Amino acid sequence: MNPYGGEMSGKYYLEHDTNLTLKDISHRIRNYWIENDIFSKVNNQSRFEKTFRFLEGPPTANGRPHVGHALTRTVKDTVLRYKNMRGFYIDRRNAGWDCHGLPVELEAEKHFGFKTKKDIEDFGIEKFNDYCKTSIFNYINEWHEVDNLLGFWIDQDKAYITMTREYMESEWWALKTLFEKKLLYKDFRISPYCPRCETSLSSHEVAQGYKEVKDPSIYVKFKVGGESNRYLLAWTTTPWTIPSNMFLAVNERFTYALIKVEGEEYIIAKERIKSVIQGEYEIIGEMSGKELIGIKYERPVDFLDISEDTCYVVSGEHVTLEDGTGIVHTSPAFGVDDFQIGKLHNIKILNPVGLNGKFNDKRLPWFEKFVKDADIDIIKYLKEKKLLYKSTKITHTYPFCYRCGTPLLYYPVDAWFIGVSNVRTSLVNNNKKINWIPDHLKEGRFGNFISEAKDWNLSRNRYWGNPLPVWVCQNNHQFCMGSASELEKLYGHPVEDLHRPFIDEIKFKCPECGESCKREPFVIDTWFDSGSAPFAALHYPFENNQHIPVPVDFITEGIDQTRGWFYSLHVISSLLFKENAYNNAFVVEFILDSEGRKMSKSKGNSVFALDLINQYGPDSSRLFFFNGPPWKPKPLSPKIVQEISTKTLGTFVNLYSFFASNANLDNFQYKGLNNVSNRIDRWLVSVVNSVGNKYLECMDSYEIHDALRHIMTLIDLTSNFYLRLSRRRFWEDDGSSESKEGAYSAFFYSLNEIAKMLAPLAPFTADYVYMALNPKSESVHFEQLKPYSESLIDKNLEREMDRVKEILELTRRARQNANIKGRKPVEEILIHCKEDLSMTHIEPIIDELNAHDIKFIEFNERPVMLKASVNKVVAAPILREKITKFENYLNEPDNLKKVLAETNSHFFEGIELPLNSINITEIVDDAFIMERSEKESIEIYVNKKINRELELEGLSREVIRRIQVMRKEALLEYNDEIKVTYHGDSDIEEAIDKHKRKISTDVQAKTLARSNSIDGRNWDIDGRNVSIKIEKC
RNA sequence: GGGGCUGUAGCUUAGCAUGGUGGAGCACCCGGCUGAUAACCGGGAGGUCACCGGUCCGAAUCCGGUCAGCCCCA
Repeated sequence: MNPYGGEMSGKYYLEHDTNLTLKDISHRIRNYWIENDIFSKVNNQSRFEKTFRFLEGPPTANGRPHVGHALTRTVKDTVLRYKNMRGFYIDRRNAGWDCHGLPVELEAEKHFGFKTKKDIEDFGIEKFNDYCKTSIFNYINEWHEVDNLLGFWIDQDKAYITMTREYMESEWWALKTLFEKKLLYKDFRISPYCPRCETSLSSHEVAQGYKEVKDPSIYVKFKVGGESNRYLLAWTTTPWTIPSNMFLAVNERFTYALIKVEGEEYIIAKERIKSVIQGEYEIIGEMSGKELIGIKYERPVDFLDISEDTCYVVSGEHVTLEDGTGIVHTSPAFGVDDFQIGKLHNIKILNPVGLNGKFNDKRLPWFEKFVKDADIDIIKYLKEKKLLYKSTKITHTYPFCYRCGTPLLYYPVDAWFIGVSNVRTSLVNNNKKINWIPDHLKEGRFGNFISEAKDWNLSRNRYWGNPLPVWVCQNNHQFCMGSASELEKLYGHPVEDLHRPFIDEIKFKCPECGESCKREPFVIDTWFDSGSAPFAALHYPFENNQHIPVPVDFITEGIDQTRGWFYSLHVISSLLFKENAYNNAFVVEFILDSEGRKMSKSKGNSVFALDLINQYGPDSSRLFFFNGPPWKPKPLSPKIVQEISTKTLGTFVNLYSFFASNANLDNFQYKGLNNVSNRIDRWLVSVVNSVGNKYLECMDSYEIHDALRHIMTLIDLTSNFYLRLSRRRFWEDDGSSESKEGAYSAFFYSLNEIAKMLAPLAPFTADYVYMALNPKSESVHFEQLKPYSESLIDKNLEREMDRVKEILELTRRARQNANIKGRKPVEEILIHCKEDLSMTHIEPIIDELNAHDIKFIEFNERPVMLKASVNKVVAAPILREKITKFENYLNEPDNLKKVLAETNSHFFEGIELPLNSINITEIVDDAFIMERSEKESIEIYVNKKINRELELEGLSREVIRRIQVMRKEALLEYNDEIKVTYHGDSDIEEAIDKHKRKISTDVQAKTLARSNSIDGRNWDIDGRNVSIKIEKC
């Protein structure tokens, strides 16, 4: 017995308190769930035979959850609840928290006011990491609260945490596996590097930080050796690299020109002259790129010593004609191509920039200046030395550190890489097994990305992360630890904490040469942490190693994770297990602010998850996310949240409320679909089943928003068609009738199924109604969603009801055009319909039509007159003076009939006339007003003559309605009896008199008496006055 | 420079794979109904289906191009 069945109050169905808001309902249901441990009971039902494997993408709880998090959590929860209802046990339904990484360190730096790595080291790595460790859970309570309020059923007690020893150890296992396959290796390379965080970044981190910026664009003159007036013209956007220039690169295939400009001679690619040179110039020579190679030149900035074999023109395939001069300034320390050239020519690289991004050579005038800030000084310096041809600005995109916003430098560093580029084919093949939602990501964004995957720079020169478990001796013997015990064995002591700085202390004798082995001083990219979740969360392979932990069935995250988590999962799983990490990837877009702008901290337009849920309640928020596909960006609009909530949840609860109050009065209790023989009841059952199957289809293919639309359709049809036409049947007096039971059970059935379909999407409201409908049920979330029964679907009946609906609508329209209220009965309505319809079919709408007589008529029975008029343009030239006579002829009904029967041509006094010489029109009989539906081929004719009898009947219904309003205002119960006294104009008194019995029954009046006392309420009914008084008996 | 997505009424959207007179809801105006009542029904107004071109008897839908917005890559 649940607390929402009505028996507590002595009634079988809970009487819904209309003052209760949706938010109140969610509070009550939530408490009930928690008190009765419903979540764990639901997910551990013995009936489950199948398993659905989930994996939670771990957030870092050092910030507040915002609406985007609410969105993904809603998607997760909806899918998992649905799978439960479809008979699946959900495996790995536990939370996860991402702990390490630069973002956490940055928060910590901010907290302590640190600016550099030196600050951290002076402070102490241990203390610093301690702070990181606690700060990552700063907002954990708010995350828990959001999950709890939103109804996200996930096991928080068994959350995986990426900084635990077990988790980190599993990653070590993975790294060792890769190391042994030579897929983890060390290299000295130019890497994107953040001089503020003093660490290099991986390509997918760099990808997140491109910004459009204005940078200097300068053309520098490099004096050709031994010439006084001849220069090689090179272009660069990084003036700060000029002091470390070592070569100039040209493309051998291009043609270069020697030109004379204002008395000086420049060498430049011929094709680039027009774009670069302003004003007059003269071409005085031409040469190929090949001929330039080897030409010595003088450095424009020469404060620094440089190895001998430099400062000449070299060949470079990377040189293009798209911009610049076709001659590329080359500084091997600061560019990938430049570095290659340096390597090729085997020189010692000149690098005057420290790891903090500042010049570190005292001989430079810009010593200790941040390189980007030195740009302007260097330009000035070149200008003074007259070595600058031109200086402008260029707008282009440049990578910045995605966390701290500092411009990245391309910088030569030692780094450890994962050889992703070697396994592209396997990445592509495994991607084929993934169902992407939406599907364009498969071949589009994600597919493109993996097909050109670069090696993954795994190492970070930072503190708070899983340390790279590689030890190296001075003879470069490398050892990668695959477990903590492996390390302990070599070390000879237990290792308590795998984090820095403790691990840095550990040294051991090289097993190969006996020298001391030291750990490589890196921590690993935190994306490797989260990407390892499929196995590391299980402490695989140390535990849970009966089968490989991939693929999981379902993950979902935001679009920004395409290059993040979706990618790292895919890469790691492909490398380690040769499998895809996940079978279904559901990718959602961002929630925008109400004006459609991206939410961001800096704009201050972010909405936090709590704000949304507290304002609208969980179910309304959840439905909002499925208003349209979640993979389209959505502005967060209060109006839309409200709209979808009232239309769906409001109407649904309202339907229940109506059901319960009437069912209780009639002592109805649902015992299966009994006596459902009435057309409209059968129709409702049929619609529930047809829509139900569409719903299942959509949910199965993750088209959750379409599933929601189907639910809304069902709610709308139940409310605005079924109930509107059926409610009188629930009020009829003979509560025992079979028809009434049929109505109740069909109605119950619809509500019950809607509750089930709604359960994954709006779990609180659905459970409230479901438990109220089924006092013995513990929760809707135990229920099963099975394919709906074809035998209960009657497509013909559904189509027929469409036409019946059309008839009703046409009648209403006709009444309006004739200015006859719906409450006023009409004499007759004639219906002409091409389809086979009869009185039995329109049974459900007969009351609503409100006519004394309703007839179906054939085509030729329609109350229309055909009128023919002469089309004079055609007929006059043929008939000439007989035209008037012909017109008169047509006015005779008998003649007209004859003429209309002619199918090929017309004849008049022996003259043949083409068919189009007569225009035929239909004129509706004056007594009727006609409406026609083209779609259903229906015409209806409403007799608009109102006689006194109809008039009085109409008035009596007006009186009934007035009395009902008064009953309601007096807060009377449905079955309270009343005494009515009235006094009014003679028409009204006559109407009441004549329809006394009907009025008394409808308003539950024991007496209905005329009285001259005027202390009643005065009403104006179409200009007539009446005063009515009611008293409770 | 390359790629992806989106563009339908003031707003939220359906229709588009398979071409056949663009449907809803909200908001607005008029009328009606109502013992479900912050709901509902009928009507009205509101659309060069982003633009241009092509295929076709016929294009919101298919093809090509353009523009705008968002995102990604380099």
